[in-house]
Amino acid sequence: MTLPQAGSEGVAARVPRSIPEASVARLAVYLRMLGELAEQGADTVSSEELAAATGVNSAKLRKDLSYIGSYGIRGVGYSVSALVHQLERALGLNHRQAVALIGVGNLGHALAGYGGFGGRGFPVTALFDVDPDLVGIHINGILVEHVRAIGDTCRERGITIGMIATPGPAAQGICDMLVEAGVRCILNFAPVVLQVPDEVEVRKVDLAVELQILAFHVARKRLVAESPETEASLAVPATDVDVVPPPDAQTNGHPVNSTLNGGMR
Amino acid sequence: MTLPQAGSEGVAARVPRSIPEASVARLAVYLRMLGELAEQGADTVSSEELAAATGVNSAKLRKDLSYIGSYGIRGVGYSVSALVHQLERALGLNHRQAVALIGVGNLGHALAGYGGFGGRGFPVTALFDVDPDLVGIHINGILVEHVRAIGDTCRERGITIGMIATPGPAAQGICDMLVEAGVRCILNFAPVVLQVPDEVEVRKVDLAVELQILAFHVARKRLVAESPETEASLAVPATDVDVVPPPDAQTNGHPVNSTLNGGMR
DNA sequence: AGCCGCTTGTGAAGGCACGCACAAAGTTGC
DNA sequence: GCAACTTTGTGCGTGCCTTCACAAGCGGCT
Repeated sequence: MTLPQAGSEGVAARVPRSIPEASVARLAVYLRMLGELAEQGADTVSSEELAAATGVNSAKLRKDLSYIGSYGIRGVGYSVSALVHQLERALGLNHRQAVALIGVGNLGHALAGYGGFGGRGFPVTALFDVDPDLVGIHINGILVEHVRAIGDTCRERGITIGMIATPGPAAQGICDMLVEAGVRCILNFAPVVLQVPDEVEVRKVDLAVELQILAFHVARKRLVAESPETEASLAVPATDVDVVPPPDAQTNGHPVNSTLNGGMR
Repeated sequence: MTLPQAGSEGVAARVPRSIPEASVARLAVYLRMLGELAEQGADTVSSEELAAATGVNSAKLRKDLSYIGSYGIRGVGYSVSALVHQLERALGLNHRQAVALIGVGNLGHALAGYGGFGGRGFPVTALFDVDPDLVGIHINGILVEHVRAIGDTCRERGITIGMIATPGPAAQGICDMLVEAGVRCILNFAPVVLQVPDEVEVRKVDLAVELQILAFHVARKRLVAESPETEASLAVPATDVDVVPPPDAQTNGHPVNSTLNGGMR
């Protein structure tokens, strides 16, 4: 998912034609699949094949690729190696991106040890935490420093991306430090919405939200399964179990909304 | 497309109307923020306040909330407790969702220990792995079972959501087992695109992709910073560092694309 | 009681993304 | 060298999502 949210606006005037955000996300997926294909010795691949392997429409795939230029050969397909190279260039992977990870607790520790990053051009180069028990230890050969060193270390090592895996309440403060240190792209795992200047890009990964979205679908499927064919009703699971008791009507005696149930005309 | 509204009025809360996927994702965010507000003792909250706190447009927020019914009070705002309750109902959180986690390696172990799940109504109820060193141990009081037990255990414990945190190559097989066991919603952390029947819902969380998207923005920002106001050219970062050497021009000497830059404009 | 100010709910418009379908361009076979 | 076939690149229609802007509704003040 993927909420564009804060700060992605405002520069609109200066960004006349860029690659659509949705396409960028897919380009990364294509790139990985191409890597696998290359390992398997594939020389070329058609949009149809690549689309099937990545689960998208082939026309969409071609349009995505067209944003980075025309590197296909009509009648044949795409050269795997050439396409890999162009994708890496377009995604900025030809520059090494040093990553800092703040918060080496439960999730952070796993992220620090996650092989999927370094292997794909994102070496985690710095680790930070506040916990005295963690500061000073090494994880995967990297020293955990105290967060107060964020500014100096990030500047020193040319950190371009920060990953925040702290508890929610600490996240904004850490974020401010990163921004202060010149980091302009942040991946936020903490369950808060970070406030940042316009020029800073924040992406949020919220595991609890992902589960809640799934829960919504579980409920929806349950309804569809139970209710006999009310095809219009894959909406709000107004479950029988729940008779909508005013949570605590005492809070304020306001009528639960007299206009029966929400002014749907 | 505007609300046909089948006649289910009179009774409380029956809103037959599908909620846009994008809205569902935001509803979950609103819900968390409302939880915090409730803790802080807030009685009511206006769309403007809640929108600011969650980083969205207030009109969008109101429209999102309108999908689950009209529970606001004009001139005042929304009752925090009432809204929390309605959101929980709409998201299906009034039913307990048992979660199974497959793959207790690096990332999986962290997910198993992540407090953010159980605390939000998603108790991780079953753990699976293939590694003999892991099968049999307990994590957070939960026994790690062998994946071959997936079918029986999931049915037995009424698992509704599966989280796959295995290495890529193993994911599809695990996925098939889950589907076979009746699980209809899957959160996939493995870097592969899962093939599932239509009735199964899969959400993918791909950390490497998230970083690559950020890397793209890093490159874009770098361009903007370096190039002095070249309005049209921040589409594809054709960086100087990279002179686009045909990775292996031998494949075919096809022209690298004369139409500069993908026929934009 | 009646008016005023505040906030919701939503119609309508604009923008973006998706997917179809086809022309262009390249390859293969004869 | 030509025809048939394959696959790319993209113009265009469609539908969803976002945003604006405002009427309707509600509480408070006089």
